[in-house]
Parts: sequence; C-alpha cells; structure tokens
Amino acid sequence: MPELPEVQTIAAGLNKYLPNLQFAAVSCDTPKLFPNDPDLVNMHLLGSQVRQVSRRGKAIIIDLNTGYSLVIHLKMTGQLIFVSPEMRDKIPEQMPGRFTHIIFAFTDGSHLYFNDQRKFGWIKLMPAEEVWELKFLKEMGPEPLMEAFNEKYFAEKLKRRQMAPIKAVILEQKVVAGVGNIYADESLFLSGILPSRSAGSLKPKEVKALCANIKKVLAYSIELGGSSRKDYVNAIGQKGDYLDEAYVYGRTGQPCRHCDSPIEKTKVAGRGTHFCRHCQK
DNA sequence: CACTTGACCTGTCCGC
DNA sequence: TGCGGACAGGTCAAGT
Repeated sequence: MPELPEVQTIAAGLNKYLPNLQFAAVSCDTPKLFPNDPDLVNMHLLGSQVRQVSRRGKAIIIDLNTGYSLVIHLKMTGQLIFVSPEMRDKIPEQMPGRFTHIIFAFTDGSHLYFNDQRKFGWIKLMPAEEVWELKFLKEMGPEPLMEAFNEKYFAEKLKRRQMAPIKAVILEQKVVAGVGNIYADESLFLSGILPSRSAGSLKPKEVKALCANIKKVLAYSIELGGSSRKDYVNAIGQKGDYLDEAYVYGRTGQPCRHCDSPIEKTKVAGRGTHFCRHCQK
C-alpha cells in the first residue's frame, strides 16, 4: 500500500494523537506480524507512554518513554488506524475489521488498529538505540525531500547501476528512500524518460530532471494526502487524493495529460509499469 | 558485484 | 453465475 507520501501522512496523523497516551494492552492473532517476546512487551511496552511518531523511508517509528521503540513496516496492504472514543461513531469503517490483526489499547479508552490483508507487514519492539542498527534502516538511502538527495549523489549512484532499468534503480531503497511503484512511474513520466531505459543511458540533464521530479511528485502527493488505490487510508481512516491527479499510474488506455496518446502498461523490474510512448523517450 | 526471479499471503478482478 | 489465472502500492533470499 504505502509509499513515502502515504507513510508520511500516517506518521503525521499518529503524531497528532498518540503522544502521551499510555499503552494498556496489546493483542495479536498472527504472531509473525508482531514477533516480540511477551516478557519484553510486558516490561517495555505495557504501561509506557508514547513520546513521538516519526518516519524514515517507508518505516514508521513510535518512540516510547521506556527507551524502547516500535518499528512498523506496512509493506503492501498494512494500515494503522487510530480510534478514540469520541471518534468511534465517525470513522468510515467498523474497527476492528475483517483484516485487523493487532490491537493496541490505551488507558484513555482509545485504540490503534493494525490491519493487513496480505500479512506482509510487521511491528517490532526494540531498544531505541538498536533501531538504527536494523539492516534495512542502516543501508537506506537519503530521504528524497532532503538536500542529501541531489543530482551529484544520484549521478554517482547511477554509475554503479549501468545495466538495470532506471525504474528498478529508483525503486531501490538503498538508492533513495521511499519511492515505490506509483511515484516511480509518475516521476519518470514527468522527466520524459521511459521506465525501461537502462540507468547508464541517462544523460546528465535527464538525471537532473529525474532527481527534481522525484522530489516534486512526492511533495505534491504529501499535500494531497497520498494515493489511495484500494487499501490506503490515513491514521484516521481517510483516503488520499493523489491518484485523481496522477499522470500515468492507473490510467492505462486513458489519454496522456500532455499529448492525448493512450497511456500504456507493461512490466518493468517485475512491476506493473505505466508510461506514455509519445512523451517518454 | 550486478541483476533477475520467486516467495511471502490473500483478495479481487478479468476473461471465458 | 462460476472458475482459473493474473495481478496488487514492498522487500528479501536465492539464483544466474
């Protein structure tokens, strides 16, 4: 489900509601989604209070006042939905729902639901200082909206990935954090580059444009609250609007917004890939 | 090392 | 209406 703009929206939403709430109980019907030692959970999660909620790439991190943190990855279909007693009659769907697998209860009567249709996601409890030792976080590339992700860095990375399709390279979290299938297609469209082009074939001007357009499309989607294909909702269950504005993603057969040619769909790097043959070379 | 493919799960959608 | 197959926003392990 979620790429950077969606995870950003969820983390920001949670950060509005969770700080200072105290964990009262946790239940889970699918242990692999919450692979934590019950003793650790009792000692460091239950009774603890939330300090803050943040994001790195597509991971969500909830820091606790016990020096422990919850690290969360939603993968394809994960959702995190917060429901307070006052909100309960206003939420779009009944919670817990059909796909709710983990429930956190807080002492004030509110709840945080982890839903995941495909059960790929997970939540790990660990000491805060170990979070950044997690392999995937340690190796993660720069945040695309920060200055560290710039033309020079990007060109340098691409040098080592001459043969791979450019789309495969920007999907790689070690190269740049947070880009997924939707924003890969969108940023390549805005840059006029076919997703199947080898990374090594990009001219300096194209590298520069792609770097800028990754930033642009992610920032714009954050403004619109992210993309909702089917599963994505924010921390209080609302959908995002980016896909109403999308250039190519999910628009197979519809006219290109720039030239009216039909948007085509193929497979690149094993993923469904949308592009305009006329606007992208 | 660079790159590709399959696996993880389950639901939905499309074509016959 | 029913059924099989393809596909789905992410990542990792194992393969070439």
